[in-house]
Amino acid sequence: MILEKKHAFNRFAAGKGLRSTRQREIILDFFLATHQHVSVEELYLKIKAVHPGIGSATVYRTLKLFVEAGLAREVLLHDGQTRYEHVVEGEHHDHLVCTGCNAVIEFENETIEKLQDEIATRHGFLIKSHKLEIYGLCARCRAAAKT
Amino acid sequence: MILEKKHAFNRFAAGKGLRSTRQREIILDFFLATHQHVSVEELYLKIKAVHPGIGSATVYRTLKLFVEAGLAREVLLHDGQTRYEHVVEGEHHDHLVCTGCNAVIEFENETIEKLQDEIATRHGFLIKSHKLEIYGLCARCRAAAKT
DNA sequence: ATCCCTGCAAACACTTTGCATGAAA
DNA sequence: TTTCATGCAAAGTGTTTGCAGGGAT
Repeated sequence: MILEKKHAFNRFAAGKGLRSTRQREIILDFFLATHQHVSVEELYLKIKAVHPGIGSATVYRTLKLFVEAGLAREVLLHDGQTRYEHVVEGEHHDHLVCTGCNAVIEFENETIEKLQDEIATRHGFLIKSHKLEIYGLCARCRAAAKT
Repeated sequence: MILEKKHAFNRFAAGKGLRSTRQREIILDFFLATHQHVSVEELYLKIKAVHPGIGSATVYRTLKLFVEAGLAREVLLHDGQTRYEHVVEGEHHDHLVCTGCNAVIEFENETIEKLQDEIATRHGFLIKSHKLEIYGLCARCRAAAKT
């Protein structure tokens, strides 16, 4: 699956006449090695630890390419940073965001997706993407709040 | 309904020991006179046209108070600005956001809300708020894109 | 008389951009 | 050898904060 993504990116890059550079390879590797909602800063720091030469602007620029290439998706959770997550084809999940501890729980619900399609159809709207975020307190923070 | 909101804010202000100032009255008036997703900047400019003395920091600060007071809700549509909309009690709607012309269509769907409750319960999660945004092309932009 | 609120400007955090250099084609 | 990508620093955003003066209680 990782290889697949690399190929996907190479195809995309070739199609757009983009060059294959060491930095892009590195950033892709590190991105693929992450889980859940990395912010640019986080990814940048991880990479810099191993490859000190890299610039944060490059990480910003490259993550946008990944989005264009369909490998990554922007996720904006109320924390003032742009985060990215992996795109897994045919799968979409949404987020429960705990405002107590900032934990993020992912969930999937097909019925909700279908209802969205219906709503869109009713408005003549063509869906490209969507984002459902539920904010509140996770089980642990609820328990902690009670004491 | 507008008066109701003013009273709601006064009650909130009194409860928190906040002062009633000319600026807060003005900002509340202008906010109540707007429709749909004003950004702080937009509101600030409208106010400034009539009350040049006002500072944008005050508008920022005051809108946050409105959120605390339950009169307003933050809406973040991918455009890099914080926007606010009115809270109408017991009513919640979500948004179809057109990436072509930036139009925002509101919709309500009770079934989706219920499904969210179920999901939350399943995870022991206590919902405080949620946000569902569907991005894509509105009917008009779809038609335009075809030509 | 207190202490909150305001306006201004400076500070902020995150992100984007301009430019000279270096690397890929 | 042309052209794209990079790193750096500077410039941008939108938003927040510190502070001295003004206003509400």
